[in-house]
Amino acid sequence: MARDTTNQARTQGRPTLQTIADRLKISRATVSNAYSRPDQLTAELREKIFEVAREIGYAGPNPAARKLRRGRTDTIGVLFTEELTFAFSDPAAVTLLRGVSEVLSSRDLGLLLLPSPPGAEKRASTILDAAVDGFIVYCMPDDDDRYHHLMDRRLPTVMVDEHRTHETAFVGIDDRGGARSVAEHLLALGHRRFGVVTDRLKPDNHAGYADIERQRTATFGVNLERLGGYADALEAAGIPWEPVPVIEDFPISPETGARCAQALLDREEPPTAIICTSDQMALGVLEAARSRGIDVPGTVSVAGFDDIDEAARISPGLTTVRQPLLEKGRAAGRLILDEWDPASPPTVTLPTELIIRESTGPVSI
Amino acid sequence: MARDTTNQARTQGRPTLQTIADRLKISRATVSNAYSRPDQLTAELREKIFEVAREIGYAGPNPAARKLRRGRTDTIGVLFTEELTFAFSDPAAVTLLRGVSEVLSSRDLGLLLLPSPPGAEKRASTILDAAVDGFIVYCMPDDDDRYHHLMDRRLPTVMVDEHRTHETAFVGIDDRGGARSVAEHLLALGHRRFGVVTDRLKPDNHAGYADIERQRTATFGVNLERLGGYADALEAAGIPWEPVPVIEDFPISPETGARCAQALLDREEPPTAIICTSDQMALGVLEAARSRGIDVPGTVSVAGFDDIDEAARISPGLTTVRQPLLEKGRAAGRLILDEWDPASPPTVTLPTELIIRESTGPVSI
DNA sequence: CTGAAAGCGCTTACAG
DNA sequence: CTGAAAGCGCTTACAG
Repeated sequence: MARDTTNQARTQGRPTLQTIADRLKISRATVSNAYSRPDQLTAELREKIFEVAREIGYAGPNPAARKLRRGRTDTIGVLFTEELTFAFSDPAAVTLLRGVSEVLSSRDLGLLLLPSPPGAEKRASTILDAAVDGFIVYCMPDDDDRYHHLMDRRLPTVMVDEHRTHETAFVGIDDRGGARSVAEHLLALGHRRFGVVTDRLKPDNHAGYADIERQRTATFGVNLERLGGYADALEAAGIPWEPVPVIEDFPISPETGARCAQALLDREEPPTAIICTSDQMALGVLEAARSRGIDVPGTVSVAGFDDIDEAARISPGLTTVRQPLLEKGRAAGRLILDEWDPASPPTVTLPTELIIRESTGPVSI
Repeated sequence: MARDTTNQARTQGRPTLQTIADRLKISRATVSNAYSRPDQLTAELREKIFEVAREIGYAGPNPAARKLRRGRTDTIGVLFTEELTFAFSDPAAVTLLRGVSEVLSSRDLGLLLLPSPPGAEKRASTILDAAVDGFIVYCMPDDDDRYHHLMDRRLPTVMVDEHRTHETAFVGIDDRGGARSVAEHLLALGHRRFGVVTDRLKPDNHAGYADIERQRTATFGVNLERLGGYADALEAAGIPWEPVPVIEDFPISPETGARCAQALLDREEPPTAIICTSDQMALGVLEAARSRGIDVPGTVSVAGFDDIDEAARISPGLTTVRQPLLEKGRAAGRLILDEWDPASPPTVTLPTELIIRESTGPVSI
């Protein structure tokens, strides 16, 4: 691809509105109208303009110029604080984006994916250079610097799942309640020895047990809330939370989940129930159990969170907390298109539902 | 989101480079240099400029203006001829995009997703209004009108999988060879009665058996080639291709695959081997067999194409043709960034590999 | 129905 | 090191 430093070189010889106007000896404005306001000129003239355009290879008004002049870009930026590739690898993220894209595409708006990998310098430019009319932000932890760059832009912003403040719109679910419900389900089955598998609690790339202090100071609000929900349920049942082993690792994937499961299963007193803050991790726990010949749910029960498609298809079917991923994406898409009072941005909280399948059962022994 | 018709209203009161220049009684150019060419002014002045910017809430040069002036957008458009949501629902598409995004994000380029659903009017504007430096196009059939709009733009373009011409760069795989290999595998297992499940052969929303005429005139090149590969193998083994039932349906999904399987299994002489042009469809065939209590591979063997992650995780593991989806995406990303002679655009063809798992076995009876 | 004028916000050689 | 000038390509009231 040509990457010239001057636009002269790049656009040299490219026709513009003026090229066509000159040919037909009419004004640039009329040519513009042919494309943008057909009612402003006769059909014949319009057709004549298009004919010349075809002839000289003019593909229509330059999009960048149009956006500048109009003051809007008809594009929404979707910011990921993980590698952009995450948008295409995590099934929950994928489904969320599907919902967003449904709404945007119905309004003929573009969706600009903004990578913002951990790397200080790049961070600002990703946000500051994006030609967008608004932002949808996914997975931004509470103490993230990029938040300030976003606010500097003074564009409508919808945060999804994380980083709930009074300054932006927000879409999320009842993470705490959902987590509580799955823990209560396992308690009802008689389980008393739990193990927990979670992805990032903070952006510091910690992998290993997360002590109670770390849990309490987690900056990824979703996992903070989910752990809180498990703790609520256990303590209500008289089981102290602090001794429960919580393993943290990243990235979210079955492989990571399997790694966490190995550690839990290697313990002197392995848990009879393993709860995961995501289905992707739970898939890995199932795999680890299978590879060790451990029966699920006979020996150990496994539960997840999200209800991704594969949770129903895998064998044994995964007990999990369903969250309306698609609807969450749609809600984010709708919010970014709505007008709202910047002084009190709207908040949408969607419900969760406990889905019981075959991966959980009564405690044995 | 505010959707004003005039940019005055939208940008009213927004600071620009000039606002800062006026405050400091320096020229606009110097303020611009502070952001874009730090070596052109003293560090102190630069800091003073940033200080004023912070004070008045200036987030840096307007991205749209910058793009217009520079003549490049630092954005690559990815065009889907299916609903944009497809980018986030088909696992093969998702993995491909992951590869593309890896490359683009490493170069700090944005990825603009361009929906282009079947709806004549919208088609042109999606392509003509995209402020991008190049296009990556996925799933565009051979006779698509949008192709001409793309060519009108005269931007570097990479076609993926479909629509191979001499006018654009191309990335694909050896579809025919891969298809042949899986058919040969089944023939070696003794199968003689085949059934085939495919997604779209043409964009006309046909669902049902695809006769030989339709197969031969398919405009989706990938499926054309894959069917051709199956036919090659069967005919080489002395099995006439024309009587082999080929069922076409859409969209690509396990549900669709299950629907196709029902029809094949309902036949008077059901096939002992069902080959699918995609894993997503094969997943559905497995589901349909399971729901009918038909043993796989005891009664019927099932094979797919792609080797998506789930193919290895499902039970029984799916025999399939692996294609390097991630690598394909990376190749497309690299090609769009390369400079090449427009007169002879490059072509990349990646290899496939037969992956034998548990879903295929010797023919019984 | 058509066109002259103003201006969107910026970057870049170039002169000093 | 700094600034005046030119111009990227377009849209939109407004006057005729």
